[in-house]
Amino acid sequence: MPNYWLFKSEAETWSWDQQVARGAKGEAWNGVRNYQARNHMRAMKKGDLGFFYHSGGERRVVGLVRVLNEVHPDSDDETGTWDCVDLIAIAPLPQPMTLDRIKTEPELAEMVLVKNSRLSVQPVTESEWKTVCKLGGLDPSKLRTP
DNA sequence: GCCAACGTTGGC
DNA sequence: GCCAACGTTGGC
Repeated sequence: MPNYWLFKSEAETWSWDQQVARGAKGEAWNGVRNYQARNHMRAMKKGDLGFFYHSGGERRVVGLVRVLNEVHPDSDDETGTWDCVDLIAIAPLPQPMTLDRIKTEPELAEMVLVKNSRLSVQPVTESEWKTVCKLGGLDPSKLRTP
């Protein structure tokens, strides 16, 4: 059983399209400089699944990612404080779930995205995962995970 | 562009 | 160890 997460990025900084373009090589989720977010990444296991969320102008979940490599030092950090995981894009959400839509769904009222919008790497519960997938037009049981 | 929420820093 | 000041994030 994977655990579920949500990764936030401004499209101008690192977009879903760029993540997709990395293909099977994946990409390091570097640049996180927040302890809570870092600790969530430390808890991740290979094969865990996550939402890719565009913050800023778009404010919507645009796709699904998988943890390709577990936590390792952030190569951009010389202090040895910050870590990252490597992510691979696995599928777009057919109907991107906007923050507005998420906020209207009672089932999703407790999402960290709603409760603590500033946290850039967040845990997602299994029921939240399934709900967002389904409302986004994707059957979560059809996802193949290695 | 503004501002609320949150996290971090540093003086005491 | 407390808390005021400051910086950053992100929704609006």
